Amino acid sequence: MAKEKFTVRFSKTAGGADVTVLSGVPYFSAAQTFDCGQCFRFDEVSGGIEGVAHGRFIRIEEEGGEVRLIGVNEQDYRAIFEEYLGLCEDYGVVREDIGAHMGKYGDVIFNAMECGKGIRILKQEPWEAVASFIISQNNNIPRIKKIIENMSAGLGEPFCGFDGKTHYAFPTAEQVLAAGEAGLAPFKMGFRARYLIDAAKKHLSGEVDFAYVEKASAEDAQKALMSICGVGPKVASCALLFGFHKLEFFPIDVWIKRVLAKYYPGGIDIASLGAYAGVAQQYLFYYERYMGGEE
DNA sequence: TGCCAGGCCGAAA
DNA sequence: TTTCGGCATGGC
Repeated sequence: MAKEKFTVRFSKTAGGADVTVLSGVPYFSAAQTFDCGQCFRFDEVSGGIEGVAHGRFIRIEEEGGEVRLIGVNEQDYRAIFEEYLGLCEDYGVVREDIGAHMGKYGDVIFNAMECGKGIRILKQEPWEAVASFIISQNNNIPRIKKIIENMSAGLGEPFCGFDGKTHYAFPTAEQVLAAGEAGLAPFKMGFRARYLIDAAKKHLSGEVDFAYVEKASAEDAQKALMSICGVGPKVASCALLFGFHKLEFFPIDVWIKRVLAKYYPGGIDIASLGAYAGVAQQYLFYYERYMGGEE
């Protein structure tokens, strides 16, 4: 896919922190991207968004067409965050493709695309995505975030952020396995602890090989993840969409069921929504959850 | 207080 | 094969 045209420069803050500055990125809003339920480790703070990804603490500020990635140097931007933030896709092309596949079902998708036009699908670390969405099941977003923060602080590797404070990486599968069910108990994830441990075991033993999942067909990848106890179609779809960047997955949760019933009472053929069905799903999720689907 | 949450498991039908 | 109760916990 051809790259979008935007400029990137690297600098330092007055305090000496690394900054990557992006100018003129089309279809990108950090606020929307991190507030559409795909990632649980970022929070809105005064003047921006902060959180941990790939063992780095970063802050994102947006002003006047510029996006400032504070705590991100050139090497990390090129190796990690360009891909992480979904900046390797041309969203003009993505949106055109979605319109071509879904427009026949009415204007809803165009309204949703306009409403959430700054959303990008992140590429999170596969293990973190699998673990996070296991924890997400039958749970609400504020509590999912709390569990993950507590677990990271309790089990994850501590490191010093650009702000001089201690932050914690997402716990590795080894750390989760070492903790065991008893070690996970303080984080109050309930029945999901057993599932998380099964995921850690199968990931570490290679029984569920993430390198294989990465390359496998959609069907085979989903089947592989679903061999983990506690991973069903929805959790697998989310992990594949947000952690393996398989953009064709269209996770169906209670919100999307609501959207489908409300706007597509005649039904739609989900299998034929194209290579970016998952992006469309996020537009619809955001539209319904945060805007109540208002016109 | 009761309902619900980015569901899935396991047993019953 | 499909249906459905149960599940840990706490946000709202």
